[in-house]
Amino acid sequence: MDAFFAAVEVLVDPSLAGKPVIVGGAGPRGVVASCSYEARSYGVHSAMPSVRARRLCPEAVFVPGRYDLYQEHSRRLHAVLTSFTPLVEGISLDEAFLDVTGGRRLWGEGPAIAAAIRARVLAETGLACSVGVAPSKFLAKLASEAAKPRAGPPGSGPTAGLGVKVVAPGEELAFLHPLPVGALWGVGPATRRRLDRFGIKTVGDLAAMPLATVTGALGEAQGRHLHALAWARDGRAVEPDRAAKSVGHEETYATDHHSLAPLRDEVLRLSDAVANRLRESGVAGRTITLKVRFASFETITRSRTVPRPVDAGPAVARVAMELLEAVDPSPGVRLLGVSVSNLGPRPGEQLRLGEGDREGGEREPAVARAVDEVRRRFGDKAVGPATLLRGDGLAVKRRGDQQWGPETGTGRS
DNA sequence: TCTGGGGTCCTAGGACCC
DNA sequence: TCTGGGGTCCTAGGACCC
Repeated sequence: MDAFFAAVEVLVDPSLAGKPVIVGGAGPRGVVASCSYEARSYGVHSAMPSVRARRLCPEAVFVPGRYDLYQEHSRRLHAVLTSFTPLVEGISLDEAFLDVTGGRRLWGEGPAIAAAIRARVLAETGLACSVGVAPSKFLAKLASEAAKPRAGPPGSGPTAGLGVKVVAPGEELAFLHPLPVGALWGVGPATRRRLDRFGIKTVGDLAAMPLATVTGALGEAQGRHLHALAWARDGRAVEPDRAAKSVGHEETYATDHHSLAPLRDEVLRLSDAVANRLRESGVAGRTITLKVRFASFETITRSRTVPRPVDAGPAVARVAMELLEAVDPSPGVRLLGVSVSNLGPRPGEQLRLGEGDREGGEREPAVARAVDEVRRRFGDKAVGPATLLRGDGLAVKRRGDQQWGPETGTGRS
Protein backbone atom coordinates (compact mmCIF):
# COMPACT_ATOMS: atom_id res chain seq x y z
CA MET A 1 0.00 0.00 0.00
CA ASP A 2 1.19 3.51 -0.71
CA ALA A 3 1.84 5.49 2.51
CA PHE A 4 -0.72 3.24 4.19
CA PHE A 5 -1.38 4.80 7.61
CA ALA A 6 -1.34 8.32 6.21
CA ALA A 7 -3.58 7.29 3.30
CA VAL A 8 -6.14 5.81 5.72
CA GLU A 9 -6.15 9.04 7.71
CA VAL A 10 -6.81 11.02 4.54
CA LEU A 11 -9.55 8.57 3.57
CA VAL A 12 -11.47 9.07 6.82
CA ASP A 13 -10.79 12.82 6.91
CA PRO A 14 -10.79 14.14 3.32
CA SER A 15 -9.88 17.63 4.55
CA LEU A 16 -6.35 16.24 4.93
CA ALA A 17 -6.06 15.50 1.22
CA GLY A 18 -3.11 17.23 -0.42
CA LYS A 19 -1.58 18.20 2.94
CA PRO A 20 1.63 16.95 4.51
CA VAL A 21 0.25 14.37 6.96
CA ILE A 22 2.47 12.69 9.51
CA VAL A 23 1.25 9.71 11.51
CA GLY A 24 3.26 9.14 14.65
CA GLY A 25 4.09 10.38 18.09
CA ALA A 26 4.16 14.16 18.32
CA GLY A 27 5.87 14.09 21.73
CA PRO A 28 9.57 14.73 22.34
CA ARG A 29 10.38 11.04 21.85
CA GLY A 30 7.97 10.32 19.03
CA VAL A 31 8.94 9.06 15.60
CA VAL A 32 7.23 9.10 12.21
CA ALA A 33 5.31 5.87 11.59
CA SER A 34 4.04 6.89 8.15
CA CYS A 35 3.64 10.09 6.17
CA SER A 36 1.97 11.34 3.03
CA TYR A 37 3.92 12.06 -0.14
CA GLU A 38 3.43 15.77 0.49
CA ALA A 39 5.34 15.36 3.77
CA ARG A 40 7.97 13.24 2.02
CA SER A 41 8.61 16.06 -0.42
CA TYR A 42 10.20 17.93 2.51
CA GLY A 43 12.49 15.00 3.28
CA VAL A 44 10.31 13.49 6.01
CA HIS A 45 10.31 9.69 6.13
CA SER A 46 9.32 6.78 8.35
CA ALA A 47 11.32 6.20 11.56
CA MET A 48 12.50 9.82 11.61
CA PRO A 49 12.23 11.52 15.03
CA SER A 50 9.12 13.68 15.04
CA VAL A 51 11.10 16.65 16.33
CA ARG A 52 13.18 16.62 13.19
CA ALA A 53 10.16 16.03 10.95
CA ARG A 54 8.49 19.09 12.42
CA ARG A 55 11.61 21.18 11.74
CA LEU A 56 11.70 20.00 8.13
CA CYS A 57 7.99 20.61 7.63
CA PRO A 58 6.50 23.00 10.23
CA GLU A 59 3.08 23.05 8.56
CA ALA A 60 2.68 19.25 8.74
CA VAL A 61 -0.47 17.87 10.30
CA PHE A 62 0.49 15.38 13.02
CA VAL A 63 -1.95 12.56 13.64
CA PRO A 64 -1.51 10.02 16.44
CA GLY A 65 -1.61 6.44 15.13
CA ARG A 66 -4.98 4.67 15.24
CA TYR A 67 -3.96 1.08 14.82
CA ASP A 68 -7.45 -0.40 15.13
CA LEU A 69 -8.45 1.70 12.17
CA TYR A 70 -5.49 0.54 10.09
CA GLN A 71 -6.20 -3.05 11.07
CA GLU A 72 -9.75 -2.72 9.85
CA HIS A 73 -8.61 -1.44 6.47
CA SER A 74 -5.95 -4.13 6.40
CA ARG A 75 -8.68 -6.75 6.76
CA ARG A 76 -10.55 -5.27 3.80
CA LEU A 77 -7.36 -5.36 1.78
CA HIS A 78 -6.75 -8.96 2.75
CA ALA A 79 -10.29 -9.90 1.68
CA VAL A 80 -9.63 -8.46 -1.78
CA LEU A 81 -6.31 -10.27 -2.08
CA THR A 82 -7.67 -13.66 -1.01
CA SER A 83 -10.37 -13.35 -3.67
CA PHE A 84 -7.58 -13.70 -6.24
CA THR A 85 -5.76 -16.62 -4.62
CA PRO A 86 -5.79 -18.40 -1.27
CA LEU A 87 -1.98 -18.22 -1.32
CA VAL A 88 -1.63 -14.84 0.38
CA GLU A 89 1.21 -14.28 2.85
CA GLY A 90 0.66 -11.10 4.79
CA ILE A 91 3.96 -9.64 5.99
CA SER A 92 2.55 -6.56 7.70
CA LEU A 93 -0.72 -4.66 7.83
CA ASP A 94 -0.15 -3.19 4.39
CA GLU A 95 1.98 -5.64 2.46
CA ALA A 96 1.55 -9.20 1.21
CA PHE A 97 2.92 -11.77 -1.18
CA LEU A 98 0.53 -13.56 -3.52
CA ASP A 99 1.35 -16.72 -5.41
CA VAL A 100 -0.84 -16.38 -8.49
CA THR A 101 0.73 -19.21 -10.46
CA GLY A 102 -2.50 -21.21 -10.24
CA GLY A 103 -4.81 -18.33 -11.10
CA ARG A 104 -3.62 -17.59 -14.59
CA ARG A 105 -6.37 -19.43 -16.41
CA LEU A 106 -8.97 -17.46 -14.52
CA TRP A 107 -7.30 -14.05 -14.38
CA GLY A 108 -4.65 -14.01 -17.08
CA GLU A 109 -0.90 -13.69 -16.67
CA GLY A 110 0.85 -11.87 -13.81
CA PRO A 111 0.70 -8.34 -15.23
CA ALA A 112 -3.04 -8.64 -15.92
CA ILE A 113 -3.66 -10.02 -12.42
CA ALA A 114 -1.62 -7.17 -10.94
CA ALA A 115 -3.68 -4.56 -12.77
CA ALA A 116 -6.90 -6.25 -11.67
CA ILE A 117 -5.72 -6.31 -8.06
CA ARG A 118 -4.87 -2.60 -8.10
CA ALA A 119 -8.27 -1.72 -9.50
CA ARG A 120 -10.15 -3.90 -7.03
CA VAL A 121 -8.13 -2.66 -4.03
CA LEU A 122 -8.86 0.93 -5.02
CA ALA A 123 -12.54 0.23 -5.61
CA GLU A 124 -13.11 -1.66 -2.38
CA THR A 125 -10.81 0.12 0.07
CA GLY A 126 -10.42 3.56 -1.52
CA LEU A 127 -6.65 3.15 -1.19
CA ALA A 128 -3.83 2.98 -3.71
CA CYS A 129 -1.26 0.25 -3.89
CA SER A 130 1.74 -0.70 -6.00
CA VAL A 131 2.34 -4.19 -7.30
CA GLY A 132 5.50 -6.00 -8.28
CA VAL A 133 5.30 -9.05 -10.51
CA ALA A 134 8.26 -11.42 -10.62
CA PRO A 135 9.24 -15.08 -10.53
CA SER A 136 10.28 -14.92 -6.84
CA LYS A 137 9.26 -13.25 -3.62
CA PHE A 138 12.17 -10.92 -3.09
CA LEU A 139 12.17 -9.75 -6.71
CA ALA A 140 8.44 -9.07 -6.51
CA LYS A 141 9.12 -7.05 -3.38
CA LEU A 142 11.82 -4.98 -5.08
CA ALA A 143 9.62 -4.58 -8.14
CA SER A 144 6.79 -3.21 -5.99
CA GLU A 145 9.20 -0.60 -4.62
CA ALA A 146 10.06 0.35 -8.18
CA ALA A 147 6.36 0.69 -8.98
CA LYS A 148 5.67 3.20 -6.20
CA PRO A 149 4.94 6.90 -6.58
CA ARG A 150 7.80 9.29 -5.85
CA ALA A 151 7.84 12.43 -3.76
CA GLY A 152 8.01 15.57 -5.88
CA PRO A 153 9.67 18.96 -5.19
CA PRO A 154 9.00 20.48 -1.73
CA GLY A 155 5.36 21.29 -1.18
CA SER A 156 4.09 19.24 -4.08
CA GLY A 157 2.18 15.99 -4.29
CA PRO A 158 3.58 12.71 -5.55
CA THR A 159 4.65 12.05 -9.09
CA ALA A 160 2.81 9.00 -10.25
CA GLY A 161 4.65 5.69 -10.28
CA LEU A 162 4.25 2.78 -12.61
CA GLY A 163 1.66 1.16 -10.37
CA VAL A 164 2.71 -2.22 -11.68
CA LYS A 165 6.32 -3.21 -12.32
CA VAL A 166 7.00 -6.51 -14.02
CA VAL A 167 10.32 -8.32 -13.83
CA ALA A 168 9.90 -11.06 -16.39
CA PRO A 169 11.88 -14.29 -16.44
CA GLY A 170 15.21 -13.56 -18.10
CA GLU A 171 15.21 -9.91 -16.99
CA GLU A 172 16.05 -10.59 -13.35
CA LEU A 173 19.74 -9.67 -13.35
CA ALA A 174 19.31 -6.63 -15.56
CA PHE A 175 16.78 -5.31 -13.05
CA LEU A 176 18.66 -6.38 -9.96
CA HIS A 177 22.33 -5.62 -10.51
CA PRO A 178 22.18 -1.82 -10.84
CA LEU A 179 20.28 -1.48 -7.53
CA PRO A 180 22.17 -0.37 -4.39
CA VAL A 181 22.99 -3.35 -2.11
CA GLY A 182 20.87 -1.79 0.60
CA ALA A 183 17.83 -2.58 -1.54
CA LEU A 184 18.27 -6.28 -0.81
CA TRP A 185 16.01 -7.65 1.88
CA GLY A 186 18.25 -8.28 4.86
CA VAL A 187 20.86 -5.64 4.13
CA GLY A 188 20.54 -2.91 6.73
CA PRO A 189 22.95 -0.25 7.96
CA ALA A 190 25.33 -2.70 9.69
CA THR A 191 25.67 -5.03 6.72
CA ARG A 192 25.97 -2.09 4.36
CA ARG A 193 28.89 -0.73 6.37
CA ARG A 194 30.65 -4.09 6.23
CA LEU A 195 30.13 -4.43 2.49
CA ASP A 196 31.25 -0.87 2.00
CA ARG A 197 34.70 -1.83 3.27
CA PHE A 198 34.96 -4.16 0.28
CA GLY A 199 33.87 -1.42 -2.07
CA ILE A 200 30.50 -3.08 -2.63
CA LYS A 201 27.92 -0.49 -3.64
CA THR A 202 25.47 -2.29 -5.90
CA VAL A 203 23.85 -5.70 -6.00
CA GLY A 204 25.96 -6.38 -9.06
CA ASP A 205 29.14 -5.68 -7.04
CA LEU A 206 27.99 -8.23 -4.48
CA ALA A 207 27.21 -10.81 -7.14
CA ALA A 208 30.68 -10.37 -8.64
CA MET A 209 32.34 -11.05 -5.30
CA PRO A 210 33.53 -14.64 -4.70
CA LEU A 211 31.18 -16.51 -2.38
CA ALA A 212 34.01 -17.26 0.05
CA THR A 213 34.75 -13.55 0.42
CA VAL A 214 31.10 -12.79 1.11
CA THR A 215 30.75 -15.52 3.74
CA GLY A 216 34.05 -14.37 5.24
CA ALA A 217 32.68 -10.85 5.61
CA LEU A 218 29.10 -11.62 6.67
CA GLY A 219 29.16 -15.12 8.15
CA GLU A 220 28.11 -18.38 6.63
CA ALA A 221 24.32 -18.14 6.68
CA GLN A 222 23.88 -14.49 5.79
CA GLY A 223 26.72 -14.59 3.26
CA ARG A 224 25.25 -17.50 1.33
CA HIS A 225 21.77 -16.07 1.50
CA LEU A 226 22.67 -12.62 0.20
CA HIS A 227 25.01 -13.95 -2.46
CA ALA A 228 22.18 -16.15 -3.75
CA LEU A 229 19.78 -13.19 -3.75
CA ALA A 230 22.33 -11.14 -5.69
CA TRP A 231 22.08 -13.80 -8.39
CA ALA A 232 18.28 -13.69 -8.18
CA ARG A 233 18.14 -17.11 -6.59
CA ASP A 234 15.26 -17.18 -4.11
CA GLY A 235 13.35 -20.42 -3.75
CA ARG A 236 11.17 -19.35 -0.83
CA ALA A 237 7.53 -20.23 -1.22
CA VAL A 238 4.58 -18.00 -0.38
CA GLU A 239 3.40 -19.26 3.01
CA PRO A 240 -0.12 -18.30 4.00
CA ASP A 241 -1.29 -18.40 7.64
CA ARG A 242 2.04 -18.25 9.34
CA ALA A 243 1.46 -18.59 13.07
CA ALA A 244 2.75 -15.81 15.34
CA LYS A 245 5.84 -16.72 17.36
CA SER A 246 5.64 -14.05 20.02
CA VAL A 247 3.31 -11.43 21.43
CA GLY A 248 4.62 -8.36 23.18
CA HIS A 249 4.05 -4.79 24.25
CA GLU A 250 6.55 -2.07 25.00
CA GLU A 251 6.42 1.57 25.87
CA THR A 252 8.82 4.48 25.84
CA TYR A 253 8.25 6.99 28.61
CA ALA A 254 8.23 10.73 28.12
CA THR A 255 10.72 10.98 30.99
CA ASP A 256 13.05 8.35 32.40
CA HIS A 257 12.24 6.36 35.54
CA HIS A 258 15.00 6.05 38.12
CA SER A 259 13.28 3.79 40.64
CA LEU A 260 11.50 0.45 40.53
CA ALA A 261 8.21 1.54 42.08
CA PRO A 262 6.64 3.09 38.97
CA LEU A 263 8.17 0.38 36.79
CA ARG A 264 6.32 -2.29 38.77
CA ASP A 265 3.02 -0.67 37.81
CA GLU A 266 4.13 -0.59 34.19
CA VAL A 267 5.03 -4.27 34.26
CA LEU A 268 1.54 -5.07 35.53
CA ARG A 269 -0.09 -3.03 32.76
CA LEU A 270 2.10 -4.46 30.01
CA SER A 271 1.68 -8.03 31.26
CA ASP A 272 -2.08 -7.62 31.33
CA ALA A 273 -2.18 -6.23 27.81
CA VAL A 274 0.01 -9.04 26.49
CA ALA A 275 -2.06 -11.70 28.25
CA ASN A 276 -5.27 -10.26 26.79
CA ARG A 277 -3.87 -10.55 23.31
CA LEU A 278 -2.66 -14.10 23.97
CA ARG A 279 -6.17 -15.13 24.99
CA GLU A 280 -7.72 -13.33 22.02
CA SER A 281 -5.54 -15.45 19.75
CA GLY A 282 -6.20 -18.59 21.76
CA VAL A 283 -2.53 -19.21 22.50
CA ALA A 284 -0.31 -19.34 25.57
CA GLY A 285 3.44 -19.15 25.97
CA ARG A 286 6.21 -20.50 28.17
CA THR A 287 8.93 -17.86 27.80
CA ILE A 288 8.42 -14.43 29.35
CA THR A 289 10.87 -11.70 28.34
CA LEU A 290 11.40 -8.34 29.97
CA LYS A 291 13.06 -5.66 27.87
CA VAL A 292 14.68 -2.62 29.45
CA ARG A 293 16.12 0.34 27.58
CA PHE A 294 18.25 2.72 29.64
CA ALA A 295 18.73 6.43 29.17
CA SER A 296 21.96 5.69 27.28
CA PHE A 297 19.82 3.64 24.84
CA GLU A 298 21.61 0.49 25.98
CA THR A 299 19.00 -2.23 25.83
CA ILE A 300 18.93 -5.49 27.76
CA THR A 301 16.53 -8.42 27.81
CA ARG A 302 15.96 -10.86 30.65
CA SER A 303 13.85 -13.94 30.10
CA ARG A 304 12.63 -17.01 31.89
CA THR A 305 10.96 -20.13 30.61
CA VAL A 306 8.31 -21.71 32.82
CA PRO A 307 7.19 -25.34 32.69
CA ARG A 308 3.59 -24.65 31.69
CA PRO A 309 2.25 -22.19 29.13
CA VAL A 310 0.66 -19.08 30.59
CA ASP A 311 -1.95 -16.72 29.15
CA ALA A 312 -3.19 -14.88 32.25
CA GLY A 313 -2.09 -11.40 33.28
CA PRO A 314 -1.03 -12.29 36.83
CA ALA A 315 0.94 -15.32 35.64
CA VAL A 316 2.85 -13.26 33.07
CA ALA A 317 3.31 -10.42 35.55
CA ARG A 318 4.67 -12.71 38.27
CA VAL A 319 7.57 -13.78 36.06
CA ALA A 320 8.13 -10.34 34.53
CA MET A 321 8.19 -8.83 38.01
CA GLU A 322 10.88 -11.25 39.19
CA LEU A 323 12.95 -10.30 36.18
CA LEU A 324 12.42 -6.61 36.90
CA GLU A 325 13.57 -6.95 40.51
CA ALA A 326 17.04 -7.90 39.25
CA VAL A 327 17.35 -4.68 37.21
CA ASP A 328 19.08 -1.58 38.52
CA PRO A 329 17.00 1.39 37.33
CA SER A 330 19.22 4.11 38.74
CA PRO A 331 20.85 5.05 35.37
CA GLY A 332 17.33 5.88 34.15
CA VAL A 333 14.90 3.63 32.29
CA ARG A 334 13.33 5.06 29.13
CA LEU A 335 11.52 1.95 27.89
CA LEU A 336 10.00 -1.20 29.32
CA GLY A 337 8.65 -4.14 27.36
CA VAL A 338 7.05 -7.48 28.15
CA SER A 339 6.69 -10.26 25.61
CA VAL A 340 5.71 -13.90 25.61
CA SER A 341 7.15 -16.46 23.19
CA ASN A 342 7.46 -20.23 22.90
CA LEU A 343 3.79 -20.15 21.98
CA GLY A 344 1.51 -23.14 21.82
CA PRO A 345 -2.10 -24.11 22.36
CA ARG A 346 -3.85 -22.57 25.32
CA PRO A 347 -3.99 -24.75 28.44
CA GLY A 348 -7.52 -26.03 28.96
CA GLU A 349 -8.07 -26.07 25.24
CA GLN A 350 -5.94 -29.11 24.70
CA LEU A 351 -7.40 -31.90 22.69
CA ARG A 352 -9.85 -34.20 24.37
CA LEU A 353 -10.04 -37.74 23.19
CA GLY A 354 -13.18 -38.63 21.33
CA GLU A 355 -14.92 -41.92 21.94
CA GLY A 356 -13.49 -43.43 18.81
CA ASP A 357 -9.96 -42.31 19.52
CA ARG A 358 -8.76 -45.44 21.27
CA GLU A 359 -5.98 -47.59 20.09
CA GLY A 360 -6.97 -49.21 16.84
CA GLY A 361 -10.07 -47.05 16.59
CA GLU A 362 -11.03 -44.33 14.18
CA ARG A 363 -10.28 -40.79 15.09
CA GLU A 364 -13.31 -38.61 15.37
CA PRO A 365 -13.45 -36.18 12.46
CA ALA A 366 -13.61 -33.27 14.87
CA VAL A 367 -10.46 -34.45 16.59
CA ALA A 368 -8.75 -34.99 13.28
CA ARG A 369 -9.65 -31.49 12.19
CA ALA A 370 -8.41 -30.09 15.47
CA VAL A 371 -5.14 -31.97 15.08
CA ASP A 372 -4.75 -30.54 11.59
CA GLU A 373 -5.44 -27.07 12.86
CA VAL A 374 -2.89 -27.40 15.66
CA ARG A 375 -0.32 -28.69 13.17
CA ARG A 376 -1.05 -25.84 10.83
CA ARG A 377 -0.68 -23.21 13.51
CA PHE A 378 2.06 -24.63 15.66
CA GLY A 379 3.95 -26.97 13.37
CA ASP A 380 4.28 -30.72 13.16
CA LYS A 381 6.18 -30.95 16.41
CA ALA A 382 3.19 -29.66 18.34
CA VAL A 383 1.30 -32.89 17.83
CA GLY A 384 2.95 -36.19 18.52
CA PRO A 385 1.57 -39.63 19.03
CA ALA A 386 3.41 -40.06 22.31
CA THR A 387 2.04 -37.25 24.40
CA LEU A 388 -1.62 -36.66 24.92
CA LEU A 389 -3.12 -34.27 27.37
CA ARG A 390 -5.70 -35.05 29.99
CA GLY A 391 -8.60 -32.78 30.75
CA ASP A 392 -6.73 -31.53 33.81
CA GLY A 393 -3.80 -30.49 31.69
CA LEU A 394 -1.36 -33.11 32.95
CA ALA A 395 0.67 -34.93 30.39
CA VAL A 396 -0.10 -38.59 29.88
CA LYS A 397 2.55 -40.80 28.41
CA ARG A 398 1.39 -43.57 26.20
CA ARG A 399 2.12 -47.19 26.76
CA GLY A 400 5.37 -48.08 25.10
CA ASP A 401 7.04 -44.83 26.07
CA GLN A 402 10.32 -45.11 27.85
CA GLN A 403 8.98 -43.75 31.07
CA TRP A 404 5.80 -42.77 32.78
CA GLY A 405 5.29 -39.30 34.06
CA PRO A 406 5.04 -39.10 37.83
CA GLU A 407 1.50 -37.77 37.59
CA THR A 408 0.17 -40.63 35.53
CA GLY A 409 -0.40 -43.11 38.28
CA THR A 410 -3.40 -44.66 36.63
CA GLY A 411 -1.51 -45.40 33.48
CA ARG A 412 -4.52 -44.21 31.50
CA SER A 413 -3.72 -43.76 27.89
C1' DT B 1 18.54 14.46 14.78
C1' DC B 2 18.58 11.32 18.74
C1' DT B 3 16.34 7.57 18.04
C1' DG B 4 8.40 3.96 18.41
C1' DG B 5 6.24 -0.35 18.55
C1' DG B 6 5.11 -4.52 16.39
C1' DG B 7 7.59 -8.38 15.01
C1' DT B 8 11.26 -12.30 12.70
C1' DC B 9 15.55 -14.65 12.32
C1' DC B 10 20.33 -15.75 13.54
C1' DT B 11 24.40 -16.57 16.54
C1' DA B 12 26.92 -18.06 20.44
C1' DG B 13 27.66 -20.06 24.77
C1' DG B 14 26.31 -23.08 28.48
C1' DA B 15 23.72 -26.85 30.68
C1' DC B 16 22.34 -31.18 29.98
C1' DC B 17 21.48 -35.81 27.83
C1' DC B 18 22.89 -40.18 25.45
C1' DT C 1 42.93 -38.49 34.43
C1' DC C 2 41.25 -36.34 30.72
C1' DT C 3 38.54 -36.97 27.10
C1' DG C 4 34.20 -37.46 21.79
C1' DG C 5 30.33 -36.40 19.10
C1' DG C 6 25.59 -36.02 18.48
C1' DG C 7 21.79 -33.56 19.95
C1' DT C 8 18.10 -30.32 22.60
C1' DC C 9 16.82 -26.46 25.28
C1' DC C 10 17.62 -22.03 27.29
C1' DT C 11 19.44 -17.21 27.57
C1' DA C 12 21.19 -12.86 25.66
C1' DG C 13 22.17 -9.91 22.13
C1' DG C 14 21.99 -8.04 17.54
C1' DA C 15 20.44 -7.17 12.78
C1' DC C 16 16.66 -6.39 10.21
C1' DC C 17 11.83 -5.39 8.47
C1' DC C 18 7.35 -2.49 8.21
